[in-house]
Amino acid sequence: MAPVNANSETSPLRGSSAAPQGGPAGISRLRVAVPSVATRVASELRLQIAEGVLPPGTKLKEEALSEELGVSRNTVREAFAELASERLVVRQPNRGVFVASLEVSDIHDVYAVRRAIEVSAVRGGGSPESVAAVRAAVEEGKRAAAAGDSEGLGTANQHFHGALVAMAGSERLNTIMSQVLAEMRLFFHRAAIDGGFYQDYLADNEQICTALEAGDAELAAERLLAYLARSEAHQTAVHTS
Amino acid sequence: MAPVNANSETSPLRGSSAAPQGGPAGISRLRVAVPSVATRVASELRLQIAEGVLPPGTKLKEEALSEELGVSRNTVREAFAELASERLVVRQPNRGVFVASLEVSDIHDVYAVRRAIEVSAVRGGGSPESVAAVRAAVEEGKRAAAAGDSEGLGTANQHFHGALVAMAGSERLNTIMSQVLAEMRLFFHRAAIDGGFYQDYLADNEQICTALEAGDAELAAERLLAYLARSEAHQTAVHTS
DNA sequence: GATTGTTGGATTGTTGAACATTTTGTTGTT
DNA sequence: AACAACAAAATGTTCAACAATCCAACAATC
Repeated sequence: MAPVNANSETSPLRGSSAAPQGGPAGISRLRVAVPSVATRVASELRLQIAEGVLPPGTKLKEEALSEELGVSRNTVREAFAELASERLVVRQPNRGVFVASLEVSDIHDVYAVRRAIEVSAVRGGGSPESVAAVRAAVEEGKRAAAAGDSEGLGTANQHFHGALVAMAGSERLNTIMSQVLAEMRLFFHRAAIDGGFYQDYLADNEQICTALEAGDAELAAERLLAYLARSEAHQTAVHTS
Repeated sequence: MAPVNANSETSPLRGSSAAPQGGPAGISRLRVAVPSVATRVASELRLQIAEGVLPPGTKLKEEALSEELGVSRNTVREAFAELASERLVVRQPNRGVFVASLEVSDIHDVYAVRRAIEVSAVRGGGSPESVAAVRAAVEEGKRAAAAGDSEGLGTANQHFHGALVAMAGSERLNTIMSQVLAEMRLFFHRAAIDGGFYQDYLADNEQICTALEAGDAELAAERLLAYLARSEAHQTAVHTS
């Protein structure tokens, strides 16, 4: 099912990798924290969930995954714990873990979080560099739109909102935001269908960004709130059909 | 070290517990999800961390804990994963897990989260019942103050701020807040020393609550922001001595 | 015929032991 | 004192087993 690696014998997910980092000549000075096998399994699953390979509601069986990925059942279990803490999968005791499927109520809930942290970050103003990052995300979106890259438009939009939160300079807010964005990818598949959808966003982002560059954080926050309200309404509409 | 259970033979942390839930007479209608052993281990550790039995920086050895609690090493490991996702412990690859110790920068970070979600929740206004819950927390604090219960004063304050966030009616915001509060307990031990510390809080909470009851969410948010600023300054001062 | 046991297989929860890898402390040498 | 080699301890991961739970199919009952 999951096109990870053909042979589970020498799967690159396995821990005991060969070459010690640094190559033949140079010695790696900085400590490169090699992610654990469990972490890599979690990343792999996270990717497949985000890409829709594993659609919401899919049951993830421990044994099947463990042989498919060439890792032990316990390791799969640890990966599940990581994903469960991010709400990407749901654990039903003695039943198994399932790819999270968001209800309509979850949409409102997620937007409540976004309203809280995005608006707060924007209201704070942020450093010139952080605002520049926001601008960069806006331009990224424009380029994608010009190229007709609907996919890239979506990721640019996520970069934009991530950059907004980054303005607060808070590590915790950043991780919360990235988790929320990951959750949103769960039901973006359906929403990404209609074409002119992102077009409006581009204009919104531009306006929010100019307000920030003008130093008017309050105006930017206002526009952001309006955007979020419309976005939530749109998502709700799409998912109540 | 950890006063959990004397004999690891019949430790109540073990999975195969005896009595099926519901007691002799009544039948439990709702599905009572019996927490797994790993979850219970995590709860136990969470408690000991919150109470200061395991002070910040303490190294948690897998094998020691596993025999101490009468569970397997793998189970301890799962509990660690849960606590790590809550930032209560920090995992250093190949080194072990340690009870998180917050730096001064973390204080600012935590307050950034609080500013975001508490203020957002308060600005939303909230239902009459949720405001009533806030009032209840205020009264709880008054009673604790009257009884000279410094401990109870602290928990009442946490209930107050939890109730503020609960006004938003968002499951996700609630869990974020409870995790933040758990983090704060990590460095509240030192701060709880000075006596008149909580006295000011009481007045603040009262004023925020009355503003909410009067329907003036904006005023409440303003007062809350002021409170958070002072609280952060206080905590920072205490932890830079 | 629909509801209520019963049974067996499949899956998860947990354990215990093993081994590889990394870290760390120690020892011995220069 | 600095340094390399080595031994001990702890973690990361695997594996195999068993208990507990769930589920679907089937049998039994009214």
